[in-house]
Amino acid sequence: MTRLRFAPSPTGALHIGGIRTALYNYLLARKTGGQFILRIEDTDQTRYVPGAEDYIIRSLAWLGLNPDEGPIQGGPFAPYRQSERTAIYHDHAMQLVKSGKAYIAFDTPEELDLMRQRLTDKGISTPKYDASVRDEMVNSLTLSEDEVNRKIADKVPYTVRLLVEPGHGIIIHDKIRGEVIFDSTELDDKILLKADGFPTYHLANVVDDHLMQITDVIRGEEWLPSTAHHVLLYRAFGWIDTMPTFSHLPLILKPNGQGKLSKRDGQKFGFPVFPMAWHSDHIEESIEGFDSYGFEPAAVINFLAFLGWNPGTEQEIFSLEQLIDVFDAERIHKGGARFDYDKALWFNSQYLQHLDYAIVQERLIQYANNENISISDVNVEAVFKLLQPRLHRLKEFFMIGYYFFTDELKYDDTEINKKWNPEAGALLQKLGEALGNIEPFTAENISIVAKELITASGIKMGVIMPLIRASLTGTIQGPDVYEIASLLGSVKTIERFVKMAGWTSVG
RNA sequence: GGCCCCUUCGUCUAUCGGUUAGGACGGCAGAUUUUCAUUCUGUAAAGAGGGGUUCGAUUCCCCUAGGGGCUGCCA
Repeated sequence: MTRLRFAPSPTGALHIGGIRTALYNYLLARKTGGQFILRIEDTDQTRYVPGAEDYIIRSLAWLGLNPDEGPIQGGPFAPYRQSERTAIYHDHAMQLVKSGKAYIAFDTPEELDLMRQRLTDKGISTPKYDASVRDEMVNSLTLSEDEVNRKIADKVPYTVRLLVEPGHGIIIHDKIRGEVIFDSTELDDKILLKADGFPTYHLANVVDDHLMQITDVIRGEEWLPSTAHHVLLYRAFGWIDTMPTFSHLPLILKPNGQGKLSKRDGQKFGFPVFPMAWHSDHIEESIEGFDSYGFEPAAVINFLAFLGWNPGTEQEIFSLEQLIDVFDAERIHKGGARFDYDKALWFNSQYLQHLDYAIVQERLIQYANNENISISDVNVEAVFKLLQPRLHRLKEFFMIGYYFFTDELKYDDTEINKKWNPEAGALLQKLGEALGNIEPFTAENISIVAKELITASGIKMGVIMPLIRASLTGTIQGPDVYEIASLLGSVKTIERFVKMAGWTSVG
């Protein structure tokens, strides 16, 4: 039985790198018939952001990545919020102290800075709290037992540090990267328990993964260096036999390849980096998301799945269900992948092309309400079907097709002036009059009448057609003019023709 | 700086020693469309460099270069 977890930290909106990690964990769990667990790693009080946990949960739900166990649904290994498990970490840390695998340290942050400075001055490029300095510091290795106990009794803040033995290699068998070897001499005595009583990620994640019987850890590449410490921890606890497998995912990079994609890049490059929009009082600017950009969750999933993975076939469009079927962790790529917004848009348009109106209806109504657009006397479904092939994001619907929902057209003066002349105006007038007799007012019928009149007038198609279109939409581009006219209805169509017939150059 | 990871068209990638190095996005050209979008067709575009191993390297090894990650009482 496989058990995989997604373990985000509620320090703000989760970005798509995190979502992809969640997705791969979800996919592998579902594929192997195992469990997908959500665990909230809220062990840093200073970075805690209210609402972030809720945001994470809502985002996963929006994307369809529903956990089997987690803070909301509970489960056999509850609680799933690390801040509610501090006693467990404390006990485990102390267990390590007792067995000599860890020790208590009283050094203050200031003293640590001094130590680092001292080492730097000595020409040591990587100053760290390790075997070379630990016996010069204030800890349970250098203090007598009585002194240690007295300090603890006096409530002197202390941390618990992992005692790393130098001089041996630590081999990590990463499922994506193969063997990665670290020299324990390069490793510092990592803090396990912080002075505030909370565990560090290293302790909490190892203890919880063990206790929650996690079988496979899939996480970002930024965790690769500290995995050596995690292996040491599994050894220290005597859990090495049941240690989970590790897969370190390539990072999602900025479009220019300069570093990993960060939360600020959305604003910087003009695309969403978060699944959902979110406004928090604690964050100055409101955050846009793939949802508020008008993306389909299925498209976001599909796009993200292909950032660093591919099925080895030429098919690129996959539903979540299909992804579960074809996903294979062995095919995860090693190199970082740049975020490609054009590709994201393409995925989205692929999904948009095949959506039924019934599925988008509610959201369109929502958009209309948000923007105070009245849709009551418009056949939105017909408009949607007409506009659907030209949509890259659902949100564009009311921009592209605005002329169906208002009579105040934004005329493209420059283009209209280029084409308009009195003869064309007269033809428009005539067209308007003729259209009144068409019954039913279908695109086909309109087209027959219009073509006849145009041909008879001798005015070139290339002149009159742009004007007909502009009279209906204000612009010279868009779907079939006769379809537009038909949907607009004869009254509005005639009105707009007549208005254009009397066009007076503005420019 | 140290440690670790990575490196195929502009971008995402296929290739598990022998291929005309394939596909997709984007680009360009053409067809369709009275326009634009869609769709279709075509086209340009890649193995960082240098050593090995091998009959034969994009593929395996080493070096260099470049990029990235980590280097906190953050995750």
